[in-house]
Amino acid sequence: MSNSEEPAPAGAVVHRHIPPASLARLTIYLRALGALLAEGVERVSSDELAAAAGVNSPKLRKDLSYLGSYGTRGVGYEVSYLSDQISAALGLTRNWRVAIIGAGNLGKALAGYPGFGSRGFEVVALFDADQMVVGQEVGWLRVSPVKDLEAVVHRTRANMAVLAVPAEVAQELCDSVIASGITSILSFAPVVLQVPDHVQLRKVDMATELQILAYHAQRAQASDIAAQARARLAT
Amino acid sequence: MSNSEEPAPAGAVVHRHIPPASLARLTIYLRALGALLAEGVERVSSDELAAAAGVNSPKLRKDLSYLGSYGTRGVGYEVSYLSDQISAALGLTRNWRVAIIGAGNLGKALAGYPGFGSRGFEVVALFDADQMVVGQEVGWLRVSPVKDLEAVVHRTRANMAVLAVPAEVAQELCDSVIASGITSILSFAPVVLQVPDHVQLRKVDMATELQILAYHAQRAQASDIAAQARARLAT
DNA sequence: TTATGTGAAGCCCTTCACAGCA
DNA sequence: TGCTGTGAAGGGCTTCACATAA
Repeated sequence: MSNSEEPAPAGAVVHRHIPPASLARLTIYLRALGALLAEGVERVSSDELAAAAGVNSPKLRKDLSYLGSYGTRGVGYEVSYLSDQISAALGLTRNWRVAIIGAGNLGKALAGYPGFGSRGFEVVALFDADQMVVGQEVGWLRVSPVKDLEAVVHRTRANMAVLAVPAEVAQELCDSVIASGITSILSFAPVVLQVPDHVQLRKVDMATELQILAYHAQRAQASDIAAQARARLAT
Repeated sequence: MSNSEEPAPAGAVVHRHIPPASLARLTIYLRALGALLAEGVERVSSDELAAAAGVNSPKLRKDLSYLGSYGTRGVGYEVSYLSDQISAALGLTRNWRVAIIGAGNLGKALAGYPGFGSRGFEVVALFDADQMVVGQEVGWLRVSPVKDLEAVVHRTRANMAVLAVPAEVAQELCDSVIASGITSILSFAPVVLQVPDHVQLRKVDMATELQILAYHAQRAQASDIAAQARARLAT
């Protein structure tokens, strides 16, 4: 929010701006391409890839066009090449080192999540405030005390954090994480967190997701009832 | 996608259409109102509530206006009344009964998540395919075998499902859930799932969230480098 | 006077049709 | 001829200013 749009540096490939909605879909395309690669498929058309990603093909092509022109007209896309290009655009060529804050059920589940390693994300630290939990081994990691957060973050060179802590302490720990120099945070805590402009915060909120489902379910049911009422009136 | 916009039934309060973006924020307002209620606060202005929810006040007022006019001009909103109205609009007056599919680390973490019960969501069943896990007790629940899914869903009257299973079996289990009559599904599996039009599916995807963070972090760093380059040129 | 509720303008994303290229 | 890439049109969300009501 602070400074508006920096000009791109000469030489470095920084795209002007990928719309947030496209960005989210690009990660899905990347996964679909990974699956195709595993199957040994070498080429895909935008129709095929779009179907695999659950979108329509013009949308897919538009999304890809924000990155560049990586297909061949009349032919399609080379799977591995397109995959590499999307990875590069998303910054996945670098190795991301993730610290997980909170070693409760959720934190442990996340630490053991197989999807992390596969895409350049490595869990390098796991923290908890509870002395009973500190020192426990979870997979290859040993739980560190949160009071050592800054030191351990520096030692492990973590550059991303995942907050898996209760709502009451989330802001405090978020502040500690930022103080340690991390500027990319994914929070599972069901609270609104305040962060400085230079910090990227994303939230995953189960309660919100369920409430949105509830809204649609209630709506569908209400229109069912309405349809039945109309059917009765019609007879 | 099937039939376009049903007319609202006479008598029932069904709002025409809440924009998805507003809907997501309404759940945040609801949580903020809950916190205020717990503190004993009786009235809030749109400015105060907007600050607590991390949005600006015109946006908050516009969001609320999709539901109706529940404030008092010159005064503000009565916390409990507004909370009730939003709850009603989202369909949270009903009791939602959640079945969790998959009793691995994530499934267990979700089953024990305290945020569920507080908003009318009750976990009524927990399933797993692994015979070693079936029969285990997790909180108040005993893990049921997925082969009994339909029977247990009927017995427990579950009307929502959470998929916390590996990607490879997600589609298959999603189909089973739908076959059992559930039409609201929240999936944590990192795959694109195909569902019929009448089923509401929402996805939570950690890999996607981290990749989006990676994109922004890479971008911020690239423009830092650019800024440094410009600074050097300027000297 | 104060703070809500809302029409209208502006902006950004999505959609679509077709130009462009192998 | 076939499929990609994209400009332009369309639609929806956000913003803003102000009318409105207490």
